[in-house]
Amino acid sequence: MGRSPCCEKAHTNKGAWTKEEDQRLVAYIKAHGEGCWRSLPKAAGLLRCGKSCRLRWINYLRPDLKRGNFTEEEDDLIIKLHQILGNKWSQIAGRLPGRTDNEIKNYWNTHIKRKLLARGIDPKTHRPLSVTAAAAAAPSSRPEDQPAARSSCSPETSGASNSSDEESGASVPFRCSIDLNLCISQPSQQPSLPSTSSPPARKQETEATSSATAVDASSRSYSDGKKICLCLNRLGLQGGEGCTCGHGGQ
DNA sequence: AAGTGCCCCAACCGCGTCCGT
DNA sequence: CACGGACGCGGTTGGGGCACT
Repeated sequence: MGRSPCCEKAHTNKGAWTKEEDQRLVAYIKAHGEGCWRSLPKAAGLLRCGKSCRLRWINYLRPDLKRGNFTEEEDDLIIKLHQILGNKWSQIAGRLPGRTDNEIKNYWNTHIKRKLLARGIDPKTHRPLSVTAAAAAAPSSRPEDQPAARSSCSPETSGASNSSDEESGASVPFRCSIDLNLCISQPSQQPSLPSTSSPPARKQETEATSSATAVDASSRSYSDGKKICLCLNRLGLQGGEGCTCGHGGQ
């Protein structure tokens, strides 16, 4: 099917956002909540396309964003998650409170890749470079054939049993047996995103939810004993569906 | 101090998926 | 069931800032 442009490009600004544009966007979302990105720019008086507004909000303006350097804990978690999920940055971000998919993607490409290479690990397959190089010489060793890259441990296939690799053969060193019951320490700010204003949940939630459930990462324990339901606050779930943290939604 | 190259990150682009009609 | 609109994702790019010469 044909794809119409997301907006009328002739009358939209591009490039870096100004302070005023930021203020307008924040004010509008605070007043009306997220949702209907297509009509938001007009309603908010912005000469931007909806996509651009959404990106700006998600990656930069959202109040629950944790700015600053990644911690070692976060590094490790990202590596582990990437090993399982591959380049599913949004799903990885869903398990890192206060981090965005774009931020994690950038961080991966600029820091972690290099870090893994320095350790002699192939960032694509998470296997030792020597093994990867040998495999590359062999036929049918494309990256997408590698378990980590093809997400064989995706929620649908891995379920709670992580048994997909058992089926696919024991010759693969990679296993989906990583303990993902990992926590990141409390961010400096509690997420204050007005989740009530979140748009209706769509496909990612179901995917992310099942995996979140599978890895028991649907909620995070913080030092004060409170639990933040990532399903709701980070993934936009409706009414706690698929959420095991017991919040039961709004 | 000026020039050059590199790094990093914000933003854009194109496409896939989902949902309503 | 098919179609079209809207959303969200992942890959890529461009430019500002920094380090080095």
